[in-house]
Amino acid sequence: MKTSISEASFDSETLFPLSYLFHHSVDVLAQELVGCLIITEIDGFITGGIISETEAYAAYDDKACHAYNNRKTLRNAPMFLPAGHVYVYRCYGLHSLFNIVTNKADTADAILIRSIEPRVGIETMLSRRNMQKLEYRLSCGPGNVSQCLGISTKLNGSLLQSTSIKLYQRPLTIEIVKGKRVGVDYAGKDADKLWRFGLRNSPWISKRFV
DNA sequence: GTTATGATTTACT
DNA sequence: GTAAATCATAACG
Repeated sequence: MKTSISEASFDSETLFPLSYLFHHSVDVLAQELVGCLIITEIDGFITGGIISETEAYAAYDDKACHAYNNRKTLRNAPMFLPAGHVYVYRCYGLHSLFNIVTNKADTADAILIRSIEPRVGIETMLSRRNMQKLEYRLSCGPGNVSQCLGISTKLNGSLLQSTSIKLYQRPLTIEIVKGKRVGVDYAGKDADKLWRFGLRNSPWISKRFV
């Protein structure tokens, strides 16, 4: 049975418990995050939306992951923090890609947020993207998500549920679609993992699932 | 110190 | 379909 999320409700009661992020594998958690509400408060502006697309990246044996083979570098160091920390890195020189770190310290699993359905502060998000009216491209694709939420590498290494960035539980049961991750062709066999997850029938998806 | 490149987006042919 | 934009990072010498 399908349900659509019409209203985002959030208060301290429904804050996503970070402890949960320690007790499940990253591919399961990436599905759990779909349908959750992400809220940022950056430069005094509150913006947010329902997470509609994620990808899982696992440290040890996932070639697509920055921390493949547990390899720690200056860039990916925040992935080695305990679950609930935020990993933001610059991609192609232009885009800030936003990840939520899961698992215990030194097990560098992370979940990339690829798309959201805008719910809060839409005017602010439009202006951050230099857009006049609401279109899907506002918040589809990981670079666009970060831009409209005001997420920059300044947030790298910070902790979820702090003032700037909060995650709330999803209000309803939802349905998930799966596909291959985007832009990881170099990862050989791991590129075939169905570790990309979308909110079923949501138009706020960066690329159609096939 | 130098160089190649990427978990992308966008515009254009 | 192809390509440009654009730079911090990683890998190498």
